[in-house]
Amino acid sequence: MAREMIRQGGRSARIQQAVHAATQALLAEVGRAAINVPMIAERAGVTPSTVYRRWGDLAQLLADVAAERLRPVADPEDTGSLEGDLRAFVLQYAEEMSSKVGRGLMRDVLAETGSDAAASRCCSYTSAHLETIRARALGRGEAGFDIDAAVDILIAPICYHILFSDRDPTPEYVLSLLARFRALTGESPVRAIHRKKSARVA
Amino acid sequence: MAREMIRQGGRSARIQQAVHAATQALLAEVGRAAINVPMIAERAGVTPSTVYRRWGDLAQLLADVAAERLRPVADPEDTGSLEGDLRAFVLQYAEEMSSKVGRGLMRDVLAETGSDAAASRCCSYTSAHLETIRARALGRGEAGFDIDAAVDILIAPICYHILFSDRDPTPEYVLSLLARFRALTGESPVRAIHRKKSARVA
DNA sequence: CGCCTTAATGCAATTTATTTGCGTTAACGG
DNA sequence: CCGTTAACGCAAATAAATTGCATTAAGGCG
Repeated sequence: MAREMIRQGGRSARIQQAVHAATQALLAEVGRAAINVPMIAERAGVTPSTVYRRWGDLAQLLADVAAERLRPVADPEDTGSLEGDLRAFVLQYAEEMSSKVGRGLMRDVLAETGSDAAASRCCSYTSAHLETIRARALGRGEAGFDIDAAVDILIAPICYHILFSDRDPTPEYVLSLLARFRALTGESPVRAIHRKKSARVA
Repeated sequence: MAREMIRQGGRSARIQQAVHAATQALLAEVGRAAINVPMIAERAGVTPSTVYRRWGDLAQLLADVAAERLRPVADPEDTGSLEGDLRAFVLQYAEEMSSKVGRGLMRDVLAETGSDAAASRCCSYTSAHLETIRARALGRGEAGFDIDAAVDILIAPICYHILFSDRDPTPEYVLSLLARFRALTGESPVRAIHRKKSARVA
């Protein structure tokens, strides 16, 4: 009856796929600066109004596409030890994100004005990977680690330097972050003291 | 002769000031989502084409205005000790940046597509404050600290959580970051191993 | 399977934003 | 004070975004 809600199958899904594909293709061909909605719509074989109605504007479409591209395709590499897994993951993370396209994706994800959906998705991808690595370590009988601390000490600095482009996260720098994380682990780790994001008043 | 370059005085400066003021006023009145270039131009008493020619587009204008607003108006508070100065500064930083407007400014700064000018400016404001605090500490005969490490451990996590909006940087959380920073200071601090951002090839 | 409801789309008209050419104003260096 | 030209205003032209209405096709139900 009145409970139709969102449609997901058939044409709707095909169009979403076509628009995503067209956007990615154009991003690669002409670059983010020279892209616009009518261009994407034409390439995808739909009318611009369809894109505007489904995504709102270019920024939200780009954020959606970027979040999709940042979705991991595989679990982090299993090197046989927590130490190795963490190093491999963070080194790869830094390399991918500091590339031209990685930085572009990151900025598109954050530029979304309407909601934080895309940014939250990316954030949880990273956490999920770290949790996978921790679960794997625990399965081996190794000690685990604090995911939140890993995000703070390893991931956050990398993102900061990429976004504000004051420094380049070289492998040496990433290794130094790992050394710092190791130095803090085993002592009294800083616990996660914060509310989960709720209604922010001001 | 051929060395006229950019004009800075008189009308040009007045217009820049008027446009900045109009943008800030409209941001406060109608919000970032409902703003556009013609609206700003009318409020500032100039034609839209002037704004487009000087700033390029709305995103770059907003980035410029946001960077301007994020420019510190005063030195960080002098509490009498490095410990207190650092705590006061980071607590205030987290509070200002995590507010609705602070988060908006941060995103506007990062949304700038053309260059990283605005982002770099903001970044250097923070470093400058930390340097002020360090110089003050050294003047008192206290030990200094590594600015880069402070950015990595104190500032970066706060920015990360604000931008990706997965957590709220509460005062308790900020204090825990300060505790972590203290734990690392005095031991073998991680040195700044990275090149300054140069030509990135890929 | 066929019918019904309605979300999602296409199309076209309208509105709004952006770009551009050209004449005018005024900053800056003699 | 004068000349040069960057920066601006104005208005026309182009392009993008919005919107009303007709059409298509998901998904639920008998």
